[in-house]
Amino acid sequence: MYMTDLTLGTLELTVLLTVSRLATDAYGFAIRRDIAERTGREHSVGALYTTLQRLQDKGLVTSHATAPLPVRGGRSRRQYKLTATGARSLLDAQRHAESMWAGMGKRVRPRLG
Amino acid sequence: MYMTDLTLGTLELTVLLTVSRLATDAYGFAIRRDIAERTGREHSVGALYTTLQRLQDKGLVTSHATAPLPVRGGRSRRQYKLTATGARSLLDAQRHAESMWAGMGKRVRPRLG
DNA sequence: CGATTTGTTCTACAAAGTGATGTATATGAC
DNA sequence: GTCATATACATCACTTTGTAGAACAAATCG
Repeated sequence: MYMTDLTLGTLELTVLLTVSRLATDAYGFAIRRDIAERTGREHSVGALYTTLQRLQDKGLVTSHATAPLPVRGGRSRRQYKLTATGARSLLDAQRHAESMWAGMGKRVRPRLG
Repeated sequence: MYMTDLTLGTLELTVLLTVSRLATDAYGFAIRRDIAERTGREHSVGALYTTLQRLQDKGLVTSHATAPLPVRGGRSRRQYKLTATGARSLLDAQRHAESMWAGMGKRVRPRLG
């Protein structure tokens, strides 16, 4: 029986999803760029790395340094990878979101009167 | 042009959605019960009311006291209502969620290897 | 070499989430 | 009436998350 009662924060979820999506390209700058392109929300560099560190502390991702690339500014990157626990966490979040948004279609509007 | 750059927290979004869903039945205890039934997540009473107060401070909901009901323990309730700003906030959150979950189907799993 | 580009780390503070405790007000039993 | 029980809200202290800014590191280019 799993004890993953770990509720993700808004940014935590966003970052974790992006790590999952980017797969082998999941490193700080790329994650930040992807979120901005996808959602239009720009997060500060510090916000991103702090969140990544916390996800790692919780065991939802692991990371390792990559070899530098032979391009301008191509220094070593810290590449992140989803763990099994992280994946479970995402499934949990997915179920939660589906439960909450179910039937909300375009009813997302204020009551009149 | 709207300036609603207001990002909702996880619980804030959950509560705001529930207020929208319950419409005229949106008061503290009912909201808490609905969330628990829908998602299985039990939030403390304090968590709920604190969040509702914050949503009101932000102008996403309004509230008013209802008349007591002639049933056991039927004291006055504080009934919440989504504002136009709150509805915009939900639409924003909806777009965000769709962007982030798009294409994630059952790919929510750890990279193997 | 110094300028530029890409990338990560550190630090301090603000906002959101939580549980515990206390308070208020209704009916029902007696 | 008053005591028990049920429903409901408010406040507080504390933890966890979110955030910006600046410093630091390492690569190529001229």
